[in-house]
Amino acid sequence: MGLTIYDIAREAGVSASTVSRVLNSRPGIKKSTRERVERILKESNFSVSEAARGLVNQTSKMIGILVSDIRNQHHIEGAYMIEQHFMRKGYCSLILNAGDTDESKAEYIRILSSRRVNAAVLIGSSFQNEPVRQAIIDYMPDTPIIFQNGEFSLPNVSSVVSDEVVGIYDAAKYLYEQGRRNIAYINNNDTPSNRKKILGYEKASRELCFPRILYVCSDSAESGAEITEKLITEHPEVDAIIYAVDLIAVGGSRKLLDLGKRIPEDIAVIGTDNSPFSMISNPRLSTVDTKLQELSTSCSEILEKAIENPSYTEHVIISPSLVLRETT
Amino acid sequence: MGLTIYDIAREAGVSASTVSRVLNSRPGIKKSTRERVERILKESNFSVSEAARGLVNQTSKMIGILVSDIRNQHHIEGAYMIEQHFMRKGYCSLILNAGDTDESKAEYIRILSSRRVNAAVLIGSSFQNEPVRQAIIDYMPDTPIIFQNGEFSLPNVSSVVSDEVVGIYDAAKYLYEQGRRNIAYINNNDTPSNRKKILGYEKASRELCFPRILYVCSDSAESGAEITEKLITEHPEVDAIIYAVDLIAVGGSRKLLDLGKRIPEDIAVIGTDNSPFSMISNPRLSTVDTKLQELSTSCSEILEKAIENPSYTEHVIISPSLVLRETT
DNA sequence: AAATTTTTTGCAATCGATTTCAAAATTATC
DNA sequence: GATAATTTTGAAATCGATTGCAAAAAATTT
Repeated sequence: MGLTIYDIAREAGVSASTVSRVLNSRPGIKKSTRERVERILKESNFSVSEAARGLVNQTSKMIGILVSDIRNQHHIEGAYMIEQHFMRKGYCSLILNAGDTDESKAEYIRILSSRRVNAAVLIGSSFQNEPVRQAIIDYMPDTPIIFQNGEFSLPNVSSVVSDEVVGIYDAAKYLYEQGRRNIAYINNNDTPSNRKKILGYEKASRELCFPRILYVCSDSAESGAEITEKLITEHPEVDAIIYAVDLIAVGGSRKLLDLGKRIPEDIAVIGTDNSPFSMISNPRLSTVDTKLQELSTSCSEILEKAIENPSYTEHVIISPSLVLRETT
Repeated sequence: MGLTIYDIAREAGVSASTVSRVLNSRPGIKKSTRERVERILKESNFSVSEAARGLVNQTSKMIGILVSDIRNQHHIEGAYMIEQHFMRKGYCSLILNAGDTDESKAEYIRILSSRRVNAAVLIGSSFQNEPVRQAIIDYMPDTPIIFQNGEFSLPNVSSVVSDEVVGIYDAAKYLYEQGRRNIAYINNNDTPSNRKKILGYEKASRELCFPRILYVCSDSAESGAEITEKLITEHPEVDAIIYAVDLIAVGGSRKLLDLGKRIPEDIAVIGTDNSPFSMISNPRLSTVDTKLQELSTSCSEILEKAIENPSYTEHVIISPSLVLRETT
C-alpha cells in the first residue's frame, strides 16, 4: 500500500497533475494517456487518500451523526436513513455515541468540528441543552446542522420534529371516545420532547375532563413493568394507559397480563413511536406513530440543500398518527 | 471558522511549530509561552484539522466498522461496543452499511482504504465471500482487520466467532433430554454461519436418532409465522422447534399460539442470539446465547493489539450457552 | 564578564493530493 | 511549409498540520 499519485505518475511516464486529472475525470487529457493512466491505476490497486484530497479541497466528505445511544432502535433507524442517503452522494457518515451527559455531547460537537464534517445531524431531543448550544456557536457556527426531534434557534441549525403534543393528545382523545374515563399516562425521562408529551396529555385531560394520573418511568421494559404495577395498585380504577415509549409499554402490558388484567377489555394500552417490535409484541401494541421515516427523509433533504447553500435552513413539524392494533 | 495554527501563531507572536508543540503537549516549551498559546487557543475556539494532522502523521485515527445492515439490533450492538472502546482511545468510528451484495461489500473495503482507517471490523458472516476477500488483498493487505462471526485465512485478518455448531447442537440435545422426540429446525438465509447451525442440528439428529425436519425462512417475524404454519401443517407431530434467529422465533411462537398450540406444553421453542427482545417477548423466549458481549469485547482487545503491532493476529472461538426462559 | 551548557524557538521540508499558469505538442489555416 | 489556434502536459504553489535541525535566548560555570 501507500502508493501515491507520484508513484502512479512515474509508472505511467506522466506528471502527478495528469494522474490527478484522470482520477477526477477532468477534461483535456488525451484519450491514449487517460487510458494508460487508468490501466495503471487499476493494476496497482491505487486508492486516493481522502485526507489529502480533503485538505486541499477543504471538505471531508463526511456527515457527522450524533446519537445519544446507537443501540436505541429508534435512533439508529434515523441514522441509517441519513447514512444511506449521503453514501449515494459520496459522503461517509461518522455515527457517534454522544453519551449521556450534556458535556459529553458538547465534546462530540468539538470532535465533529476537528473532523471538518460537511454537516451534522443531532438525533434526539437530549441534545437540546446549553453546553451543546454553546459548542455549536463556538465550534461549528457555519456548518449546516439539523436537529431531528429538537430545536435551536441558530442561523445554521435546521430542525425536523414530530408534533408530540398532538400525538399524545390524539391518543387520549381516541381512548376517551372509546368510552375510557380513567386514562393514565406514563412518561419517560425529563427531556424537552417528553415534556411536550405531558402537555398533550394535560391538554386532553383539561378539554375532556378526565382526571390526571401521571407516572414517570425510566427507559426499559423492566421499569415499565414496575411502574405499571405501582400504578394499578394505587389507581385500580384505571382503564387505559398511554406510554411515552413503546418498549415501556411492552413491559407494562406484560405486567398487566401477569396481574390478570385483560387487554384491551379491562385496560387499553397505547405506546409511542411505532417501533419495530411494537408490531411483533404480544398482544400487538397500538401506538402513536411519530413518523420516523418521514422525519429522516425530510432531514436528509434539508441537509442536502444546506450543504449546497450554507445559509439555507428549514424547520419542519410532522404530524403523528395513531396506529391501532390489538391493545385498544 | 477555518482558523489554522498559523493564525494562532501570529496572534501569540510565536511560530507555528510552537503552537503545534503546545497542541501536542511536547516538552521544551517555556511555561509562559505555553500558557499564552493555550489561552489564545481556547479564546479563539481553535480546533485542529484532523485531516492535515492525519496526512503528516500517516494515520486517520479512525476505525472502519462494516455491517450489512446497521438496523439489525444484533449487529449494531457489536458496533456499539467497538465504537465505545476506541473512542476512549481517541479514534472515531466509521460505521457503514455495506449493503446486501458481495460487490457492494467489496466496494466498502475500498472506501475504508481511501479513508486510511487504522483498522477495520467486519460484523456478520455475510462478509465471508470472494469479492471481499479479494478487496482485502488488493486494498487493505496491511491494515489490521477483524471478522466478527466469520473468518478469512489472511495474514492481516483476525477473527472472533461463536461456535454455532455447538449452540444448535446443545439446544437440540436439551430438548431431547426433556423428552421431545420430534425436534424441527428452521434455518435462515444460506450463510456460512447458518450452514454451521444446520451442521449442529444434523449432528444432534444423528447422535440422538431423531428425524430431521428442516425448513428455511427469511429474516422477519412475518416469514417466521408463515413457515411455522407450513411446518405444523406438514408435520403435526412436531413437539419442539429451534429457530436460527430470535426474531423468526418470536414470529413463529406467535403463530403457534394463534393456532391454538400451548407453549411449551405442546411445543417447545428455542431461538438464537439472545436478542434484547427475546427477553421481553411474550412468552419470554428461550434462546441460544451467542455471547455478543464477549465477542465484541474480545474483538476490541484483539484489534487494539493489532494496531500496535500490525503482524499480530488471533483467532477466538466462543462457546454459546443456553438461556432457558418460558418457551421450554 | 566571558565562555560554556542548556533550554526555547523558528525555518524549512514533508505528508498526498489539486489547480493555476505557462510551456510544449499537436492540429488547423493560409 | 510557416504561422496561428488549439489541445495536452508539467512545474510549482497550496491546503494545515508535524518535526529534524540549527539558531537564538537563557541559565550556569569559570
